[in-house]
Amino acid sequence: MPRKPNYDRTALIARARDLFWRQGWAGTSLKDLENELKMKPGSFYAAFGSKDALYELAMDTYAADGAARLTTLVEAEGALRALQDYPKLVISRDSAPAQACMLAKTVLEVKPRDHPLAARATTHLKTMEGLFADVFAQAQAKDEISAERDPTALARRYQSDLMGLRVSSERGDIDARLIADEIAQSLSLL
Amino acid sequence: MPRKPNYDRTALIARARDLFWRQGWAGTSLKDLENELKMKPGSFYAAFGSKDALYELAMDTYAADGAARLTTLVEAEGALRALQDYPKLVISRDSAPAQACMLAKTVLEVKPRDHPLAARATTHLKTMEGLFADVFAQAQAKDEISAERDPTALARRYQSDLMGLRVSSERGDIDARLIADEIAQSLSLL
DNA sequence: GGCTTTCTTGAGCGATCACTCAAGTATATA
DNA sequence: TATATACTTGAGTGATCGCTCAAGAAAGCC
Repeated sequence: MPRKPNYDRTALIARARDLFWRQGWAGTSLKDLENELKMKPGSFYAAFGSKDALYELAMDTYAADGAARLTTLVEAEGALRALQDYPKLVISRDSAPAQACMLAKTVLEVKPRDHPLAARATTHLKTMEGLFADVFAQAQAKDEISAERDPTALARRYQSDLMGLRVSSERGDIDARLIADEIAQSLSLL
Repeated sequence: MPRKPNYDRTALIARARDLFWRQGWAGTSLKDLENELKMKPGSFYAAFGSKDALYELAMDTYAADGAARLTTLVEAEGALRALQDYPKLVISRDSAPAQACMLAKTVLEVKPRDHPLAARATTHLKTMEGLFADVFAQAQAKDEISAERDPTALARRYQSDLMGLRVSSERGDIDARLIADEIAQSLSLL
């Protein structure tokens, strides 16, 4: 009996994600979203409830995509090789709305206000850290990396370096690929 | 003939710097600044011209302080040791308004809008990178680090890792000092 | 004490913020 | 085709944004 919405919800969330990713939370106004999603305020609030609710959806898809990309890479070229290539891959997608990590940007912008979105971003980062640790453990199982090292510690440092790389890449005044190479090279010495 | 202002301009800029550092550019409203600096709008604009102008002053003192802190450390304990201790030092000041670097936060928040403050933040980062390179060169001169490496490349990677460390520290769900240790340890292997 | 010059005050400007809601429109069922 | 049930529209809400400016208060010079 009802009437179906004439939009693709998943596609809208992806568009919103790119906008939020680029411009940040406060930097993206409802007017921006209305323009980007071609929705009037009424439809917007009927569909998503609030700006924050949509941001959360956007961040969730961002995190899921990142994890999927890493997993694919591991399956394609193995654990160590994937860890070495992932940094360069991440800063080389020039179609990306931003070089820096959306989760990191969210934490930095929104944590001082004790906004719930900061906690959710942190959770996603923790999940990703766990994934990195798994891949390090895989590399150790194949003797590509010394078994002496704690995979969790390796993952923590790796994720930290990755975030630094991506912020550096955002600067635009340096060639971040050189840093990505250094990170990859460091992994060979473990 | 005139009347002197009854405030300490330098102290006001420092207070504003801490507020901006913590809350970001968009996250700090004029009402926030009026409360923090105990100034009415009229005085504020007479003294600083605009919110952006004050942000610029705040960022300049932030950058100068950071450079001074590194220089002091190098004089106190030598080049390599200073580079090793600086990361831990930077994330251990719990009186600091934020763990993350104000320059990095500024770039991330404001670059997508092509705001002039982003360019200035980048310039400060470049200056700091140069300072790091000098210290690496000093360490090489004392044979603490292999002379084969390019000090500029070392500085770039070091600064990138530092920014990652400081974002990680901002998360609050991990012990960033462990990452700082790892960074310090990596420098011993150069 | 006058006079000049600057600083301080605070009401209020237009613009924009996230968001609401009543009215209109389209679609699936009966 | 009639009715019920969404979805869409867009004017408009109060709050807050960065900022202005006229009026008043204080301090240095004569």
